[in-house]
Amino acid sequence: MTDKEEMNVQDENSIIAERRSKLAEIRSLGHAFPNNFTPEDFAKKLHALYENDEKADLEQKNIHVVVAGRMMLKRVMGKASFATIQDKSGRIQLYVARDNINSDKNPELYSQFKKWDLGDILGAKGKLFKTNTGELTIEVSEIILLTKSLRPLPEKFHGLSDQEIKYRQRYVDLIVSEDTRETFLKRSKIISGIRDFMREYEFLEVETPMLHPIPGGASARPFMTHHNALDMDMFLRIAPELYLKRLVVGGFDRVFEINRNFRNEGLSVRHNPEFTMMEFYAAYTDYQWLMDFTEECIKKVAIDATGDLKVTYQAKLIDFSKPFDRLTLVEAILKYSDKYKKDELEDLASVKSAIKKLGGEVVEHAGLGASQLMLFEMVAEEHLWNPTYIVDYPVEVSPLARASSDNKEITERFELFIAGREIANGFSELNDAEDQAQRFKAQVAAKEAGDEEAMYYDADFIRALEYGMPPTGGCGIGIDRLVMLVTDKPSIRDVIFFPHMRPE
RNA sequence: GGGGUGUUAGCUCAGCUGGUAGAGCACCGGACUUUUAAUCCGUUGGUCGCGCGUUCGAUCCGCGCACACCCUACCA
Repeated sequence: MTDKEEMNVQDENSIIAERRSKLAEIRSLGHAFPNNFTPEDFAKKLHALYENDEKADLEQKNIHVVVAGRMMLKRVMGKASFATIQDKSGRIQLYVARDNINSDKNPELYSQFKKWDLGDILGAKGKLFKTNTGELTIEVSEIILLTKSLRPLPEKFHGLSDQEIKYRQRYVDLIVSEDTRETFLKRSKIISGIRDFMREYEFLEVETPMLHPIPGGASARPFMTHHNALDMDMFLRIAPELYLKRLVVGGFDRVFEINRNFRNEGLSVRHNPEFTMMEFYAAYTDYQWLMDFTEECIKKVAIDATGDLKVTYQAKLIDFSKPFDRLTLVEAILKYSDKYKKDELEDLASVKSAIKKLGGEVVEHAGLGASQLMLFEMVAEEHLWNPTYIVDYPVEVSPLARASSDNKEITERFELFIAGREIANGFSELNDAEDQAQRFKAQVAAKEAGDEEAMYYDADFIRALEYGMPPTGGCGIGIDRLVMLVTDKPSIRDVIFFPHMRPE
């Protein structure tokens, strides 16, 4: 017996045993899993069309419908019953009376129906009517059990509250939680909205490799795998950046990709080992253009998901309606902490001592920029609640970004923060092949010095740049985190169907 | 990786400063042809996450382990 079979056996209980024996009886009567029933009507639409009709009017209209769905509620009252079924769109009530469904062909149908369980999937045909209390209901004339459910559903009123089961058995969560269904419908709507938006701006949707011979495009630890036929190690991609830029070299001026990245790092409410990112590149633009564009895109997402630019996240308001703030690292530090003077923040030794005072670990070889960044993360980042762009990232932590024309120590780079977390990262791309080669060499040196997240030297990417990449702006947006914000979810696991979990 | 909290019936939850457990829903049997988490009557269901220890006795105390959630670290 395999582990899985063993798990199933341990899982068995009297309720499942009871249902298995019901299924056995159904099998003995003929086809237990018929597949020749097709619904023509759906709960939500029926409610929309007929909810407001008076009882008598509805009766006169004589509307016959065909529905199918999972039985969520059942009230048997002797020779007649009410049942509520749930289809993809919502719920609708059935009125099932013995004398309406039993026939010469099957005089036992109603007594069979009485044995059907919550969770069973059934199909029904009948006429719409209003009950005495005014609920739109189908007076069933034909009913059929399409799929026997062997496992009992969670409690019909409280639903599923065990987070672990919600994540591990998302199918159950989706059956019983309207809120979960709503969240994932919104996620889907957001992503197709983003696609529409990108197409409007003439971006081409592309797909680049998920298996990389050299991991690149971000500072992160990769997952490793092996290609047998080629007998070579490969890496699940940590970012699509270097491939997308190759496409810009090739002449596709505007490209975007919405797909998974994989990073072999810790899990948290904001981190899943595989997460969805949109990266996009636009030739002949720079980081200023990207900030305007990204802002517009994110405002559209807020509208698509909530219908509003003022969004409540974890009981606090996020205001997308105003132009997003733009601050340099130093400005952000000064804004959120009154402990420092501007001059101090321009001095390496005093920035490092400020970090030490806050209990941070000072990195020996870190320059002014990297140290400012560290201080920023310690005192300012979590306070960036409303959308805020932070600009002027140091060259030493931005190996793929174009250096500022005015100051060689900083890059034309921004990160967007909302609700204290990083949502997007973009920059004017470094298109000087010789500079890029130097930066890769510096990364390789850092890797040899023990920085596991430093980048590899990608010779083919340098070769591509040597053919010439036009001046280009590029940006990545963390889709899962964005979805969290506009669906008001505290954990990334709430917006990923099957979040990574330890095996049971 | 470090810290905190949790794990009791299929589900939602009580309970016990140590004497081997209860409710509601679901299930099973019965009554009921307009119910609304239907109602009413009667049942069934648990090695109280796993292991070790302390104890006459552990669901409860201690230690370890597993898994989850939160915080923290790395990062998006």
